[in-house]
Amino acid sequence: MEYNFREIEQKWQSTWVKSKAYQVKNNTDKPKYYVLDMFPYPSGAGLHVGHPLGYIASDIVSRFKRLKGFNVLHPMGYDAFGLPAEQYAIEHGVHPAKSTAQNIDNFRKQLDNIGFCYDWEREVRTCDASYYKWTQWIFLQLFNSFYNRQLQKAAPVTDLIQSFEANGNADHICPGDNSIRFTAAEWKAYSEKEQQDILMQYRLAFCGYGEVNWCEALGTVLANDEVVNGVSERGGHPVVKKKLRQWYLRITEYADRLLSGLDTIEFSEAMKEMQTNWIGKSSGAEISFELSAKSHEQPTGSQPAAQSSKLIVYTTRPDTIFGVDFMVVAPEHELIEKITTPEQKEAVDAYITYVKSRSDRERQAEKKITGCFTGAYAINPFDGREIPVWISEYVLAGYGTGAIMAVPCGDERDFRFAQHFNIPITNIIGDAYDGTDANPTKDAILSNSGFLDGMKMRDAIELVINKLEEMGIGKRKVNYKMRDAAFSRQRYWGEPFPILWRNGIAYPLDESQLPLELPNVESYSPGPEGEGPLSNIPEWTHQFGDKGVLETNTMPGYAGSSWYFLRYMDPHNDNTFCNRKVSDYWNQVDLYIGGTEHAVGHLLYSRMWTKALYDLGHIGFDEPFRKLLNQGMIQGSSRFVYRKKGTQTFISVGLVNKEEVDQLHVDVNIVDGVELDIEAFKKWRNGEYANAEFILEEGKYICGVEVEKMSKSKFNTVNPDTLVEKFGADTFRMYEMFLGPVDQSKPWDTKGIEGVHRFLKKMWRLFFDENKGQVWTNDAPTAEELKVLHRTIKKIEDDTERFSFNTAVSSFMICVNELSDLKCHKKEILESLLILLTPYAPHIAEELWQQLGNSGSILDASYPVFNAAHVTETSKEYPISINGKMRTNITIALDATEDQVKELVLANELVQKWMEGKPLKKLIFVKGKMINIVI
RNA sequence: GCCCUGGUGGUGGAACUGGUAGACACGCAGGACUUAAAAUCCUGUUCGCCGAAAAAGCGAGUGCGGGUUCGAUUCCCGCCUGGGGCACCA
Repeated sequence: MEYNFREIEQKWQSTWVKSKAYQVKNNTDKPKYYVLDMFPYPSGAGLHVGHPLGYIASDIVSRFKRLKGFNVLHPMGYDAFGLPAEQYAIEHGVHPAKSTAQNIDNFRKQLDNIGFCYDWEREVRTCDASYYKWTQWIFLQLFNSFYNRQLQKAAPVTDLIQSFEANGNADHICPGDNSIRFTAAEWKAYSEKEQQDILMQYRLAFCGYGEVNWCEALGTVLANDEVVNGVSERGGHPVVKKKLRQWYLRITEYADRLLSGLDTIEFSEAMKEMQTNWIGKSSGAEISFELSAKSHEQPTGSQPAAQSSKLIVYTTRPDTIFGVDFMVVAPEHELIEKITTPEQKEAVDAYITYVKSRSDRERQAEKKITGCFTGAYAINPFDGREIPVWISEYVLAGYGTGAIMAVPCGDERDFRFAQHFNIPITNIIGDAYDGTDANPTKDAILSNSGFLDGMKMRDAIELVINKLEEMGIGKRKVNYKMRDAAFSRQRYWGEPFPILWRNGIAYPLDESQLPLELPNVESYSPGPEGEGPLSNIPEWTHQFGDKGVLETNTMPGYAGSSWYFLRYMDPHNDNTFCNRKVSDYWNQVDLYIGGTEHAVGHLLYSRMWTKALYDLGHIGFDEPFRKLLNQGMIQGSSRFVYRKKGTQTFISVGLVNKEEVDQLHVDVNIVDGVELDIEAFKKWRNGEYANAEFILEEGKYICGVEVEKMSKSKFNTVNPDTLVEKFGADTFRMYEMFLGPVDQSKPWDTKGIEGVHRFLKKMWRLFFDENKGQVWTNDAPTAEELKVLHRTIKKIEDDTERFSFNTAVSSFMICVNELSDLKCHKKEILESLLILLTPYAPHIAEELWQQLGNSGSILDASYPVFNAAHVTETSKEYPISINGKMRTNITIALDATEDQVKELVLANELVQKWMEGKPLKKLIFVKGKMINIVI
């Protein structure tokens, strides 16, 4: 009886479906464990061997935890809304709903091949109305909430209104525009529109105006990478910066909690670092500078407002205030118009026109030093110096106050700017500044710095801030790089916003009106003026009659994926997004597996949504993912053939002269290792190379090799279906794991898969012989056999627990090799081994389990318990080193005392030889490890 | 430029808290079984030296150069290099 993996795998896969083996219940006494794969987007390209890596790892952990007695939630579903599907639809004339459904079917078939233990009854698709009903519902929760900074949590807008009615907005500074101030009486006197406009500035999901790339000719908004040199990538039409109405999430209010929350979760340092950098918290001071009399020489007519005659800058280094040699404001700064002197007006206008002509991309690509003097001066509050105010594009309007105080001796950019425009540089750090480079140190001693002279810079920071606050011209200030997240797309294939517009006011739909369904239409061309395609469907937008017109933007891809892990817990609930008792049971995702590409997108948004839902009392935890495991990328190992220029002659790699050939990618699937299958090559690409001739090395055509990203265009993708067909799912699963540490990137090489396949066959032969049939017996195991088993139990358990799947596979091989050497065919040993193997190779394990005469499924067996008694040794073959060099081995009883060891070792002939009669200086004896003789 | 990661045989990798570097595989070479092939099994396989060969032995060796230690792939300092991320954030 031989190992017929095709039959076995098919049999058990259908048996497990019939017996609902993977169905997960929400109510059990067992402890829970939640393993989740990152939500896949079902693209039309299908899976290559890189995709299932994480799925196999999570599947192993799920099955392992189940055997360990946990109730394991391990679901799968589809992040199905999004741009690519719509793009595909426009280009191929297939409705996105249809192409998405097809892609999902295909995806599912490929997954099923590999034998995953997903509970498919819990599948979710973000594009199903039954799912996005709750995405819309959560959006309404965010819309109806604000961030109460006093309580550091989200709270209902109704609380805010109460507070406004009692105290105006004194208790709640407006996050959208902190200059907004009103009293209770003023609030009550506002019109509904005025009130709603103010509330919008507080809401966690809000509508505002933001700059986008608008292309009039195409009638659409373009992403940054669709704009090249100020024109559209497709068609070359002009693109302008335009302020358009957009929805946003006020994620900036959560910046501090997103930061501190990182301490409570197990993400890799790299991942935490990326999020920390993205949030970009910095603390410093806002300082208000008076503008000098000179700057009041205004062009006739406009009188500067009292407030705007001050320049407010943000700095993290208030200690350097005596080193300020100039000010720089962003080109968009509102003060420019007011402070520019008549003499400079022309130059400033020209400069601003120039800046406006440049795209973000250009600004970032060529870091030219550009700028223009406004003619105005600010006054240093401490020494009264007049400081020229410049404009430059290196200062960003969106960060801090859009204005900086420039300290060229301490800041590289300020230094280069000063040099470029010949602005004199004040040195406030003595020898620490060498005149050729700025020095950003905080440890230098200050000089030329008035009352700060002689102080260490680090210590001066606090002192200056306190002084500024005392004088009423500055205040402590924390800033973040992170911006509020744009939450609308001018697209069709996404969740519609449950919002009605009437008289310029956004009215939320009532919960009972959800889901607001996406209309099924044939055309998705963009609407006018940056509106989404939905604006072309008046019968949809006006379906609520007098109540208002529906919002025509749709939500972005990350809306549905920000909360999907909650829906899996309670996927069919029509009354709520997820029953609270159920989410209390499943709680956080214990293990989340996916790539690093979502470091600052999905992983930040879902953390924010979780915190908001927690604040509002809908769930009981405020971090979604307790532990994150990043799988490495599987790279492609490309193969090349070399065609002599202008011919159909292909030269084997060893004979190639680089100048005379074109290097061409060849499909890795027609190459065995590095040897090209010439016949297959002639048939490849519909016979394009049918007439090719070859110059061979030793009768073989050898291909060139390079490690690259795995992609169709490089012909280096390998389809898992092919491998499963050839070797079986169990082999495929184990080989993916055997390749190397799951979190490291490594190139794929199909060649090695045979080793894993051989291992499974070898294990099979412990049970069945091709000729003799059954060879397993009920004999009692020997001590030696038990030792092999229990060593393996310990190793596999430890390795699986710490996600070291590659070493676990090795340990299985070692175990089977040793049992084969021992000719061990004993049921008692083999049965335990099968349970250990179940998470890795479930089909063969189940088949042999049944063959051994067990009635229940091995999926529910209980994990073997390690017994140290079976592996204890009485003696050890110690490595003996002389001066750290290993010279020989001596077997010594483990309970020997140090004196006994010393005596034994020194008496050894080889040791004597190496000691060359020199006296023993020291003997290092590490019990159970090694012995080192120092002479 | 900054941050994170890695660098070990022909290849993928192992060595978990400093203690016999190269486990386990792939590949390669030789052999057994077979009319033959497949499958399977056995032996060898870091490099160099010594040797006709085998055995044994010696020396070097974990990107490079230093250091700490009885002992370093592992810890420290300085470089080189592959991959990923961020990039005018004041």
